[in-house]
Amino acid sequence: MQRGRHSAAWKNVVLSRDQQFALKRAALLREAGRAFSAQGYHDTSLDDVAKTLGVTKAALYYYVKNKQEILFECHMQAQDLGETALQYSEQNGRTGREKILLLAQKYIELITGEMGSFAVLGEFDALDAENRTIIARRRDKFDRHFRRLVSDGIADGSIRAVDPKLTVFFFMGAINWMTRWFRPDGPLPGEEIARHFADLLDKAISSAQAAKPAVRTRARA
Amino acid sequence: MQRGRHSAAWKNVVLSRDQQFALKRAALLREAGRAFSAQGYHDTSLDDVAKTLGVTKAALYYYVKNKQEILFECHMQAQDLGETALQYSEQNGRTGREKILLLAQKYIELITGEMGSFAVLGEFDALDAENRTIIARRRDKFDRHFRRLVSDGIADGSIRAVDPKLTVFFFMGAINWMTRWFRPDGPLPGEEIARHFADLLDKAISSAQAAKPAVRTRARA
DNA sequence: GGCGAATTTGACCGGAACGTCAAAAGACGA
DNA sequence: TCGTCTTTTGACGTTCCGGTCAAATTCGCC
Repeated sequence: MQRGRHSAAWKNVVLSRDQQFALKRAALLREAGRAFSAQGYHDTSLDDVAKTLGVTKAALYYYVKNKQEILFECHMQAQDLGETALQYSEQNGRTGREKILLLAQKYIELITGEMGSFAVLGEFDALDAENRTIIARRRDKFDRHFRRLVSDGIADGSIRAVDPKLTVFFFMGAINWMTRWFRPDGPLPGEEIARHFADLLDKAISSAQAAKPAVRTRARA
Repeated sequence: MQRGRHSAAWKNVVLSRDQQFALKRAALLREAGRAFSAQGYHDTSLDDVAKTLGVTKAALYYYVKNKQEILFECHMQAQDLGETALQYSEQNGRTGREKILLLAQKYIELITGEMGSFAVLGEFDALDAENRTIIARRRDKFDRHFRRLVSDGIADGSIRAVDPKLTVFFFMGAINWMTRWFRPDGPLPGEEIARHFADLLDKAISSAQAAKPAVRTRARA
């Protein structure tokens, strides 16, 4: 950033120092996040993480202020996935119901994918007061958006009369709990789970009475 | 137990020593469990718990072997609630669908009630290896029973064709995640949540096409 | 080969919290 | 009132772990 690097010798096949720094930091975050998800924040010592990375604990502090910052960054990245899914659903769905199903499916695919393996959706309590406020605020925003999708769906007739708040809690719980049992190398691929969960959600909230697409009111008009 | 107490003077209005012991131990478990749920196992020091109870940490060790035992006992009690709900559903439900709905509703009512406020369904990872095995085995048994209810429901026609394993994961996630947001003094009473969640589950898995009770086949016979 | 900056290390500090123990305090019957 | 058993205490030992720092090592470059 502040260091002037004169030119792109070797066509940049060799990474710049800044790039290496970023890469190493990312690896640290990923590995620590994995450990956090697997054993919990407080049960994961930075000595452990360092050993996994083949360095010393002290080296980690060159890339990160403290343990808490690692946890915070992991949370931020996890939330990024949520917002990505939200954008995707807004762009590709029409009715509230469609948007919600796309959101659900996309979100599950993301967190079960390569990037999401270090998403620490649990461990919220381990955040210190300041960081917890930030994460909570952002999560509330996500929740509100999610809830409005439900309200919109009820308004446009694609979703039956349900309580938006409880419905979102219901489904977010089902998703967040996945960190407890989902294993990337397990028997169930993320896509299949995504499909199944989205289907369950669909039937739970859809205003359609049959399993068929919800086209009854307009179909005969 | 081993001490001979001669008679029931004062009609036992004053509790025996054994009773007091049991009562105090229960209070310890309850208060510790509350703290565990609220702030997490590792963030709860026994000094804190002791202070809440108005005693010293050392006193706790008169009632309990160590911190781990407290966590284990809390898990056992939480699982007791699950089995209570399971029995209830088996006795009062006919079809697989009915049983599952009763189970879901009862279970939520129990864990949101007085007794369940110290149910630490999270914090599974904090158990040590030995205890974790015990709890996991018992939980697996519960899961298998739950899954068979789904299978039975599919067999008897009350539930549509869903994957029992994923469906149970789905719903257990929604329930277990409640420990994250449910507060006994919050705006939503446990019964209302129980009703709503059971309704969402019903629509998610029911083979009935309308919202009406699933009595179509026999109604006209 | 050698210089300076970037990176890593090993040793160490301090605090937090579990668990222990001998001694004090309390309860209860004789 | 006294003696014994139960219960509680305060002080302490110990371990673990987050975080620091000066020194050593490595790396890129002239």
